[in-house]
Formats: sequence, structure tokens, C-alpha cells
Amino acid sequence: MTNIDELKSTGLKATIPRLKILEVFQRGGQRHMSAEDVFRVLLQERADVGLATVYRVLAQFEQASILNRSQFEGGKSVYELNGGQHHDHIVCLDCGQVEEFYDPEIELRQQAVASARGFTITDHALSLYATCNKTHCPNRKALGD
Amino acid sequence: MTNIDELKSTGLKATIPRLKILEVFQRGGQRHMSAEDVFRVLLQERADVGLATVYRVLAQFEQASILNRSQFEGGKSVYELNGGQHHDHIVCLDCGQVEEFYDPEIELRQQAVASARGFTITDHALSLYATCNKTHCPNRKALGD
DNA sequence: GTATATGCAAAACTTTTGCATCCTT
DNA sequence: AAGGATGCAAAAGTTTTGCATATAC
Repeated sequence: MTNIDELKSTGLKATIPRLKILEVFQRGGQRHMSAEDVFRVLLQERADVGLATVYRVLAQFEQASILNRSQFEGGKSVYELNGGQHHDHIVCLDCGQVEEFYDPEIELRQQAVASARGFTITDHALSLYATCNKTHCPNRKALGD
Repeated sequence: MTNIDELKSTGLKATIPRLKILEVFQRGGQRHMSAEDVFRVLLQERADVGLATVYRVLAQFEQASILNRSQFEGGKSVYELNGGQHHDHIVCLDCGQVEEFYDPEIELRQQAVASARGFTITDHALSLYATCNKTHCPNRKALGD
């Protein structure tokens, strides 16, 4: 299925800005990107897309389950391609690296905790903030990546 | 230990705004409060405290471990008295009610997940978003509380 | 008395919105 | 051709900062 078809199948018109934004995520240079990140990439490529449109399209893509949104410490929302499988995040506070993980036990316990209190879970956000202890961690003093 | 002593023991001068803000949390009317929430309470009481000061003091109290900060969906930071024991949150999307929970198994698995990947956890944020299914849930269509 | 804290206003940042114009179907 | 989408600029919402004044120790 082409990107054009993918967009149309969700009811979204296949416009140039939408296709370009989708491609930015598919290119895989960086998996987790904020609106500003996407905007900057498009600027470099001289794609003439406004920041407001980036925000609008990211929100639409989230609605359409093409992207998932997360909010790490710092307030900015970041988006990533929806790979189908749910996962949580572990974020290195030194280098900004984001790894994904899925732990069935944690998911189970979340359900158990919610049921025990009479709640029905709609959604959840779990982020571990850590230092990655890796040699390849440039320890760039949180450059905002 | 008085509030004055508590503040001094953390190296903070016992100023009127700081004491008043601490009292607002201790009063217990609402456990989780945003800067705006605190500011509004102080306004009602004709305490002459500026919003900028509220932000500054909340940040200082977090540094001093007097308060803990959390960010739920929606972006605003909320603070609560640091009761000493760590806990996570379950937030009702209908009425805004926030309950706290602690699940040793989840904590354990988080550590396990991080170690397995070579990370050392500094901090974590886990929030369950749900509907509380309770009769006392006014289902006020998310009034922003 | 001195250093720190405060209030106010202005600024910074992220995100949203209004509107005329342009593009997709 | 018609309705939705876009770009730009302005607005909105939260949080931070500059600075003269006031306060705690």
C-alpha cells in the first residue's frame, strides 16, 4: 500500500505536506520527533510547510493511529510511527536516547491495580528516566535532542 | 517541627509567600495542585502573592523535596506534598479525580527492565488514564480540574 | 546592613486559531 | 467546481526572567 493510499484509507486527503511529514518519519533518521523537529527537517529540505500545518498534521496522524504521541519530561510532545505494538519508553537523561520496551508483567499489574480500584484504563504513560551508562553515550549535557 | 523550621532546615528563608504556599498544601483541600490552582487559592484569601512567586516557590519546594511534581496529560505541572513514600497515579478522565497507588511488582519490573538494558534509573513517571466508574463521578465533561 | 526574595510586567516557548488563498478530488 | 487544507500572523496558555523594591536574618 502506498502512502497515498494509506492516507486515503484513513479519510485524509493525500496532500503534499501530509505525504512529506509521513516520509520524514518513515525515513527513520530519528524515531521520536517533536513538531519542531519535523519542521526543522522540512525546512532543510526546502519543503514549504508551515509550522502550524506540522502541528495540525501530527494531531491528525495521531487521530488516525498513524503516529503515537508521548510527553517526556520537558513538556514538548514527541511523535513516533505507530508500529502496532504498544510499548513504553526509557529515556537517557544524558544523551537523550530513547529506547522502547514492553513488559507484560507491568501491563498486567496496571490492569490489576486499576480494576482493584474500580477504574477502567483508557490509556497509560510510563517513562523511565535514566542514564544509559553506555560508551556511545556522548554525555552531551542534554542538548535537547 | 514548625513550618518555619522545616523551611530553614532546607536552606530556604521563611518568607511569608513560602509559608502561605506550604500551608495551602497542608490544608489538604486538594492534594494535587497546579501553580495556577495555588495562585487562585491565595487570591481568594487576599494573600498578596504573585504568580511568578508561586512558580518560583513551587520549583524550590520540589528541589527541597517538600513537594513532588507530576505532569498528567494536558501539559500543566501539578504538585503534591511529598509524603515520603513513592507512588504513581491513576487519573479519571471524566472527573479529574487523582488516586495514588504503589505496586511493588511494577517497581521491581521497572528496575529489571532498566538493568537488562544497562540503564540506571534516576526517576520514572507512570500515570494510568481511566474512567473511575463511580457514582460519585460527576462526569462533568473534563472541566479542567 | 546585606543578601535574598518578591511583585509586576515583559518575554519565552509550545501549541492553537482566524482567515484569505491554494490544492485535491 | 467545491470543500477541505495550507501558510502566515496573531492569539492563547503555561512558565520564566529582568528589575526595582521590599523583606528576612
